[in-house]
Amino acid sequence: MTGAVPAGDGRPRVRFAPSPTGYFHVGSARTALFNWLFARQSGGTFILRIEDTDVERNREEWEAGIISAMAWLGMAPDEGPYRQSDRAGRHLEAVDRLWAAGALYACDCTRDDVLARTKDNATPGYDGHCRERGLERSGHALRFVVPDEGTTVVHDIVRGDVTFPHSAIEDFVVVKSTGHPLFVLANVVDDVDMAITHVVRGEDLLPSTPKGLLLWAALQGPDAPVPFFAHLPMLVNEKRQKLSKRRDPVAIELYRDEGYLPEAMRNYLALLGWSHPEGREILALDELVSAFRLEDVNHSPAFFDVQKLRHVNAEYLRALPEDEFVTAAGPWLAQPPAPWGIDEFDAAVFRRMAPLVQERVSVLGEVPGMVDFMFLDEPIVDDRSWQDATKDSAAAAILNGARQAYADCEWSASVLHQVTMSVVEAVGLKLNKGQAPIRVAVTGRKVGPPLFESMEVLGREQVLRRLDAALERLGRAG
RNA sequence: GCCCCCAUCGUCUAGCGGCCUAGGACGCCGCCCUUUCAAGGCGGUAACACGGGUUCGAAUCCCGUUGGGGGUGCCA
Repeated sequence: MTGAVPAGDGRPRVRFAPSPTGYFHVGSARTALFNWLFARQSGGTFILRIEDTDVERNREEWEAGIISAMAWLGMAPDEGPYRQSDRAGRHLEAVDRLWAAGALYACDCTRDDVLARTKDNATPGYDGHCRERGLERSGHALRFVVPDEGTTVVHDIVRGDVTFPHSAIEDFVVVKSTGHPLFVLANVVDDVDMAITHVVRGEDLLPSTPKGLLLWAALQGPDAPVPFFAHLPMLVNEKRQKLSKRRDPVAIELYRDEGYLPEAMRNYLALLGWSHPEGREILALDELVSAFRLEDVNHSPAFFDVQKLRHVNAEYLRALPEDEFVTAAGPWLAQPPAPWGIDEFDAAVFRRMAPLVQERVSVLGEVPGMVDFMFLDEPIVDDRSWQDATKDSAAAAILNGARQAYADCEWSASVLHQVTMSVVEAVGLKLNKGQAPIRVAVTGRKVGPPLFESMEVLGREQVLRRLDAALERLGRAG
């Protein structure tokens, strides 16, 4: 990293510049995070700039979504949000200057015109047809005059120098025929005005970077300092294609609603394209901030692996103090999504079960399914579990034995454990297998929190009723 | 088509010329622990795309090939 003299006080200024055209994307979140991490570790400024110049596609709700998702992830901007649409005046001033300097020309070619003329050309793209036609500015698209010869080099922190031959860059459109400036121009003007020192963004923007640099030079002079660039590898799906808002589950909101913790999401995102020098993966925020290096970012695309995200989330969930776990689970215990009635839920009961649940869930959305039998009058009996647990001919004997033994034994997990052991051994089974009918009778499922602890919390009366119900069901079936 | 980027286990990655019979993590598979499931412990599975160079020595450097991806809008 040489030659860069950050503007102003020498502190880096970075920006995250999303366009509000959909849900907040995990790829955008990763880009925002790397910008944010870099700003935090360098004492820099993290700016949010909403690039809403495409009036057709952007919507205000998406903008609000970006801001709330960033807040959820703990990456509130130091400056902004600025709106690109508020800066139209500055963009137009830039157009005036470029026009006056002869850097632009008007063009009235349609896409089809251009295609028809250039379909046999070796180098595709616009052919410069209108360069010398002297069309008037108003009412026409404005194109930038790209030199025919030479190259533009992008100095990239993660990729090194990338050279683009001018011959491969067409005279690109900078202003629509409606007079509205396009992204490539607005983006550069804003970066100049906001004194951005480091442009950290997705690799998909790398091919348009030389255009930005050409504009930068035309606007600021050929020797003006330009920002550093850092183009981050794409996030891809299982088919190794750039994540798509249409096809792939990429909305941060989606993960939030499934019960991923923002800390876990942030931690996982940081691991996509970057890794800790010691190979550690579960990293606290301050560790992330101090260890992160833009120059250590990978070159190759990374698959967004929900399996691994789940694992990271489970680690964070288990590491939570019990109180915080209970608090975090709160939204998932309300109705909806929980299946029980509002007056059936007992916070004190959940609190007793919480430690047992905490080490068994990977996302908070799994919490209701772990404890629903505690709050429902009748457990939701899973058919598959029922079949498996009752196919052994000893099932009836076990349920009967348990029914009798539980009727008057001391009601504690340890005694229930002992008593159940005796019942099961009486029919010649080990506890691990013999407890299955009881578990399904009481909880409705084969898997769940530890049985005896659950029964202790549930209470004798409920457990006996459920055993009776199971016995009856068994009788009907047999 | 043209331009650009990329290439280590299925996945995320370590590796930046000798410490590599390639390390870690997720997943998967065993075993242990065990009241189911988890958690935990132990073990296992599995990769340097290919071909040329350079070098005493290459996963690491160079070239090519192949493969993948991105861009190529009066979208951002």
